[in-house]
Formats: sequence, structure tokens, C-alpha cells
Amino acid sequence: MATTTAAQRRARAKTEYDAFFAACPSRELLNRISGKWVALVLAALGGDGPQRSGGGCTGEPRPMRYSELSRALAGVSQKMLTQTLRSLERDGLVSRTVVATVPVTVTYELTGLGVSLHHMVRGLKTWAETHMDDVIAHRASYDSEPAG
Amino acid sequence: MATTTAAQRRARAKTEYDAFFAACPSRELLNRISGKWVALVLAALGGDGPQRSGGGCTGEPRPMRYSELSRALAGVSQKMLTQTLRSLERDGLVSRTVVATVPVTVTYELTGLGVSLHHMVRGLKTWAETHMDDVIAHRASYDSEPAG
DNA sequence: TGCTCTACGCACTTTCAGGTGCCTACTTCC
DNA sequence: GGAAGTAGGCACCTGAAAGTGCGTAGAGCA
Repeated sequence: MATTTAAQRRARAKTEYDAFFAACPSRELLNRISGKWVALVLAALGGDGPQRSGGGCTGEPRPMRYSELSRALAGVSQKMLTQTLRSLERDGLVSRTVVATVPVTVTYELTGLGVSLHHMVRGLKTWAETHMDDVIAHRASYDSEPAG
Repeated sequence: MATTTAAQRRARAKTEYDAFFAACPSRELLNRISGKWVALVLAALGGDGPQRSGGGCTGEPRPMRYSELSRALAGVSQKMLTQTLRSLERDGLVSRTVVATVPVTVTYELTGLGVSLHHMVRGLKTWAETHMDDVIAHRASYDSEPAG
């Protein structure tokens, strides 16, 4: 029977779509940067963190130690920091360097690719700071409207 | 006792951080666009969808009906489409227009703010298409390395 | 007159990112 | 010599997002 009109057509479309969906580079990018700590790590390694010394707040990429990151991203657990750094390293966005000092120290640094991504995330941040006020305003007026 | 050095310091920092974190505009933006269907809806309304007619694939923003969106984003459930559209409408990114035709039809359209956001998402897409190959390559080589 | 379409609403369930807690092996400080 | 720091690993838990399924109210269609 060819009565499979609306629901089944959609189910079929969904199946086809999912394969494409999983491989979509934009989706992968969104999944990567929407991680709770990814953008923070990028910002910290990119020099956007809270600068306690120096003048401007532009900041330049610089290597940071694990414990330094842990302090800069106050609130992150060791597990999540490790996990985030590992996934970023896996994707070639940061490089991990082990230094055999007194207690073994590890430094993380943005790669070229990571710097590129960081620039884009900074663009996101700029957009957010420019337009999110409008969004919040809309949200407030929408919520205050009588539901109808 | 003032022995609360490492763990408790971190717990305290986390508490302070969370308040800032929740209000961070960049975080809000990421939360918004990282929704599974948000970027797709933006792309569809912005004209980036699969163009079955016409020449270039640049596309211009145009209003679309609910069912039209449902077909364009093959695989989305009605619930998620509605939910996504509502949240976008709430944030002033799309406008919803009810037309009292034979069966009541609803059209959705990007607002100015929505178009602005769509441009940025398009930037993300461009970055993804340019650099994600590198990322995938890194990922593959990382995975193939002997774990050590 | 039973089926489908439109544009949803509601309730339940699944899934997984993120969080918590406890462990390590080595070293330095007091 | 016990506490804390360094750089994590492992196992379990939770909460929110996403998915599934069913209902609806009016209308067209064979």
C-alpha cells in the first residue's frame, strides 16, 4: 500500500538526513565549541582571560600549564579540564608538551588551527556582546506578554 | 581551621564563577545556536537551504511556512520544530505571522536581528568547511597513534 | 465517512554531556 | 612522616535536551 504519506515519508527522510547530519562539518564545529569549557580554554590560551598584569586586554596566545589553566578557569573540575584539553589536542587545536622538571609539568598551547578557531570564537563573543542585549530585551517583552 | 587550601578554594571559586557564567552573553549565544535545529532553521529561513530552483546558492532571507520548514529540515519532529521556532521568536530572531486562510497557515521570517545572527552562523559554516578537514585529519592521526 | 492535512500541545522516555568523588605515584614543605 | 601539590584516571550519578507517541479542531477528498 502506498498510503505511507506524511509520517512515514518523514521517517524515511529522517534516516537519510541523519547520515548527512552526522558528517556535517558545521555541526561538528558547533559540537566542538559548544562544549561548556572549550570556549573558555580557547580564550585562556588565546590570552583573553582576566589579565591581572599588563595594559591592554587584547592578549596574545601563550602556553599555559595545566594548573594555571585550572586556576584561570575557576570552577572547572580536573576531569573536565583534562577531557576538554584532550579533545582539543585530538583535533589539533592545542598542543601538549610534557616538561620533565622537578614535578613533571605539562604546558598547553594553541596551534595555528587553534588560533584560527580562537579568532572566530572571539568574533562570536563580539557579536554576543553587541546583540545579546537586544535578545534579552525581546525575551523579556515576550515573556511579559499575556499568553495569547 | 584554615586548612581549606586546594579543594575548598576551588569550590568557592566555582560558586563565584557560576553566577558570572550564567550571565555571560557569549555563553548565552553558544547555548542558543548550539541547539540541534537552531542553525538549520536559521539556514533555511536565511535561504541557505537546498535550493531546488534558481541559480546561485547564496540565497536571500524569505518567509517560510511551518510545513515548508518541516520539509526543508527533513528529520525534525513537529515538537522540536515548534520548540525551536518558539524560542527563536522569544529572542526576537524570527517573527511569526498567522494567516487566517482556509486551514490556518503560519509563516516564519527572520527579523533584522535574525539576519545578523544568520550571517554570523554562515561565517561559522565557512570556517568549518575550510578547516574541519584539518581537524578530521588530526583526529585520525591522533587516534592511530599508539596510546602512550 | 474514514483518511489526511495544518500547526501545534502534552506526557513519557531516552540519552549523554557534564559533575562528583575517590584513586594514583612522585615530590617538597614543615 | 603526614599534608598538599602536580597531572591526571576511573566509576558512578544527574539533569536537561532531544525524541516518541498520541490528541485536536476544522476542513477537503474519494
